[in-house]
Amino acid sequence: MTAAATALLELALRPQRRMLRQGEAVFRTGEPFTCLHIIHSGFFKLLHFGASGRQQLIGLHFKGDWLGFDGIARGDHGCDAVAMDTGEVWSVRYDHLLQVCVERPQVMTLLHTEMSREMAREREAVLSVCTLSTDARVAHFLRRWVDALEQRGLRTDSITLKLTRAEIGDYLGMTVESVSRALSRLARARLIEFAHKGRREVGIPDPAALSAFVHASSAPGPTLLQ
Amino acid sequence: MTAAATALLELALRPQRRMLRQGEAVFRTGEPFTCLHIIHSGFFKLLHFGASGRQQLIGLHFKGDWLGFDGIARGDHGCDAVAMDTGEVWSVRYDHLLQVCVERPQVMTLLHTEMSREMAREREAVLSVCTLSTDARVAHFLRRWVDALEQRGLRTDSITLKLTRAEIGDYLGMTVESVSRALSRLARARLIEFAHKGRREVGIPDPAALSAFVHASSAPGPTLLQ
DNA sequence: CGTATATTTGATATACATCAAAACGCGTGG
DNA sequence: CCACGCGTTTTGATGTATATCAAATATACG
Repeated sequence: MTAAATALLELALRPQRRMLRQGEAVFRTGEPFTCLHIIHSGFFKLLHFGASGRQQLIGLHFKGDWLGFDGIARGDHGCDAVAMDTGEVWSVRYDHLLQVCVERPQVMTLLHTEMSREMAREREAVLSVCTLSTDARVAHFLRRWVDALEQRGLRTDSITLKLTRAEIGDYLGMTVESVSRALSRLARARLIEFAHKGRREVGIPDPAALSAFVHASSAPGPTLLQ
Repeated sequence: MTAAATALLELALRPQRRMLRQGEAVFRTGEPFTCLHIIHSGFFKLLHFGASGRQQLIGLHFKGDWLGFDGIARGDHGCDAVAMDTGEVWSVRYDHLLQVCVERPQVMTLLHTEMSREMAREREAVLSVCTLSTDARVAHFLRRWVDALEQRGLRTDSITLKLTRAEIGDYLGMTVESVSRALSRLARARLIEFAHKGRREVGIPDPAALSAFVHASSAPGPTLLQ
């Protein structure tokens, strides 16, 4: 979302601001849907709880993203939205939002645009899972993370994964070990670098090279990393 | 969508009706976005064209579904929407739709609900691809097809797949051979039956059993089919 | 009827999961 | 500060589901 869009929202909607700390939820599975939420700062994850009790990471969201669209049709939420660090969301009652949409069509088109964008992102994610190898999936994941930071004007030379390998794994449909191995291979290929302290910090010396690798992997050809 | 919703749309939007025959496109990748389309009858598929030229099936849509949401944010279409048999779509210029939304908030909420529903479906598809075995994915695919027919009041005892095995395969992220084998195994387990003529007709003697199989597969446990 | 295309089935290869264990980091309490 | 325990990450050995390769059969279509 642009700065102008943000200003419009603040002015037109008078959203309720809410700070959340690491682990706190914006909403939880099964809660009745009343509000949409716009991320003002921080990182948020979406968790789905399967019949088998297994929890699974199904989405990552950053500043500017909206949360809660899934509730509109169902009337309640189909997943948890949890803060990955300290962050702030702006919450708007959906019934109020509808009123404002009528008064200010700009707000309506903004809402549609955000929903549409979200759908496109989701689609890209499906394609990635369906078509890419584990290495390429992890590379793609990192590339998208860098993109997200870039778009928001944050540093991208070194990024801090706010997820465990296990979470990355079930987001990408693979095991902890496969994630770890993929990262090791990417590091060996100099596509990423582990910072000196801890292996949760990942340096991306050349984002373009990472993109190139993802693309090369989607085309048929020889295996590239070992 | 309910019948009431359909009537509302027809009355409020005066959509342009358009018949399409097998293979004709509602819109194509790259075309500028101007309209949203509501399927009045027939079956439609969404095709994505990758960098490698490879085309991939990324969505299936039926009566009542809307087409074209992806264009709102981008300004053009990111995929082709193609008729799988003879069908009719009702097309509405997006700019006109916005006007009507302001005049009749009911239409606006209807639009939001459809977008939200579409997002939920997409999410379910991702989870399916990420977590299920090939057999279960195919079973799940069939089950969803039956659901779609059921919701629209059509016969579900025997369904006609309007897709080649190859298309089913790349929709589900697997190869032709795996689809074929999965279908054979499901048939051997009596979860499906091939009709006497041609193997494009599939009988579903017991939809509930199919669902049960999908659920059983998502839980950890012994392999079930051979 | 004959050719092209779709489907099935079999044999083999391989990417990834699973199982197992070691190394590392991190907080807690002595 | 160090020792201990616990969770995370890495790495290795092995198993298996699915892709790949190849060929036979079935179906559609001119």
